[in-house]
Amino acid sequence: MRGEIMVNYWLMKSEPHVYPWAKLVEDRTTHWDGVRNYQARNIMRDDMKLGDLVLFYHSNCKPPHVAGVAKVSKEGYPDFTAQDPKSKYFDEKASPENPRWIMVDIEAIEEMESVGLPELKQNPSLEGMPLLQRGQRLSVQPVSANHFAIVCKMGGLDTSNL
DNA sequence: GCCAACGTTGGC
DNA sequence: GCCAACGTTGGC
Repeated sequence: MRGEIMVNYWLMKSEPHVYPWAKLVEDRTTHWDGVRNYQARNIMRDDMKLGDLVLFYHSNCKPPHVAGVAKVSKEGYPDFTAQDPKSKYFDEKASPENPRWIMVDIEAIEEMESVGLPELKQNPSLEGMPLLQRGQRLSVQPVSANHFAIVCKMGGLDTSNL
């Protein structure tokens, strides 16, 4: 809880070989470019607010796991890589008038012991967590306050002062 | 590397 | 607006 300020919780996926948690810690903050899915974009554009907390998730590795906690340090703005012909994320339909794709900035705030997907699946109190739903591929997805606290605790992190 | 699940594209 | 083909994600 943080008084009158409403905080929402999210989970963001990154493949470790593309952008690992350790790199975010090193960089301290980064812009979350390359999201090319409308549902994920809409979440970043409409729902993610300054100070919201994020579970940083490593996908496509063994085992997939939550690696740390970040927070939103800048709200949605145009993903400029969409307008850069040299970028692998270039999208010819994106323009300054219609940027089409959106990103946020996030900042590393807490290390934690990594919590593997198998552990998450084994925890009955995480039932219903979007990440654990069959066929869930969204790279930016909501997490309930309760689930967020449970995952942090599994990683040895006390969320009471976040 | 396989493949299920899902999203996008484009012909009609 | 339907839907088949294709591409991507991501766990296994």
